[in-house]
Amino acid sequence: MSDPGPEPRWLDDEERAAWRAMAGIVFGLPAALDAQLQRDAGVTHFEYTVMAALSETPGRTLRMSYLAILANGSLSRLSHVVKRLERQGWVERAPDPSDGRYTTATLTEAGWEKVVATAPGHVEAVRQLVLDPLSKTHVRQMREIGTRISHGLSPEGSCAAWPSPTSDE
Amino acid sequence: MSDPGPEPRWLDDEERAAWRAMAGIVFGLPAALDAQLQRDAGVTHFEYTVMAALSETPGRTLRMSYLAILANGSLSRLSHVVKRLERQGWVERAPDPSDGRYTTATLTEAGWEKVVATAPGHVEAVRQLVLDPLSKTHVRQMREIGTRISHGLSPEGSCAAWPSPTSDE
DNA sequence: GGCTGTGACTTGAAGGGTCAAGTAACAAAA
DNA sequence: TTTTGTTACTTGACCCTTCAAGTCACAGCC
Repeated sequence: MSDPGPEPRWLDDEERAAWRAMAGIVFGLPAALDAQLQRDAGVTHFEYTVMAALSETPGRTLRMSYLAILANGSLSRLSHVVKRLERQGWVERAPDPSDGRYTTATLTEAGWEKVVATAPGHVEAVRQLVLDPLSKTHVRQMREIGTRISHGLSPEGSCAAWPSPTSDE
Repeated sequence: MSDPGPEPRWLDDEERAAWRAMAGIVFGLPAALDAQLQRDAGVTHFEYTVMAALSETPGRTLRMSYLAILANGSLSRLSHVVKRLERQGWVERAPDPSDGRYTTATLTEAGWEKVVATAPGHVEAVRQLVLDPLSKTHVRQMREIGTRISHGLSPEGSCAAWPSPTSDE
């Protein structure tokens, strides 16, 4: 296909074992979390993330473009998803009064209730799948490791997103 | 939607920060790895995993059902994917002589060359995205953390399987 | 005011994944 | 030997995501 190039830096035993373990998470966890949300709430993880982001915003309203960043998805994907959420009556769209190019998405009362009803199960799943198997020390280490790797994935850090008191570092 | 239930065990600051960091990986890394393989080799990560698994087997042949476990996917998914790989001339299927219910998948010479040409770039991507940002200590910790979480995901461990540079070790 | 360029979405088609049936091969009972 | 059941795989329909246009709103220049 292409040239052989310089001798690749193969992984040693320790590295391969570590990557294999991480890969188990990376390719298995999304499916597990989606499964719980689908089963208990009939919602995808991305849909939940979108609604959760709105629910944590004062006024429960955000511009589509910013919401896309928060939810870590493309604008196109968000557009399709919000259309579905709108059909369910959980979200409403409206042009931004201050600039008609923007569209704002607002969580409806029904949407708020959906989030409130869904959140506990989701948090419980995160706890059982991710946190419970780890000691406090592990949790600290995971945070450090996760932060380092995430930084490399999206230079500005996918951290900008994520609603929460970012008290870190 | 449902009953309030017992008070959920919400995440504290440390836990939320750790989960947020991990989520960055879990929802970002697959896309990044797929992107590299798609761009440089026109192949999905799952397709690569399937071919890599075959390439590491003596005889480059495996039964579909075992291959599905190795590649961490459903039999249905594997069936669709192998059909595509067969169309490309990288894999061939044949009924197992010893039991007609089984189907065996065999990596062709062209498939072998595809793996050999693709592996270095993939390993390099894993290195850059996952290993390089970490110290040796972090790598050890990641292995431990990954192992613990993976165990909870699929009891028997998704460990059995794994792609890695064809030739070495 | 009309033109042009850019930004912010929206849309439709194409491709991959999952789920639910369906098929085919074997094994064991009748 | 036929029937029944199980295992292993395949297929088709539907859903979701991506990609490549297309649309609409505004801002700046003439």
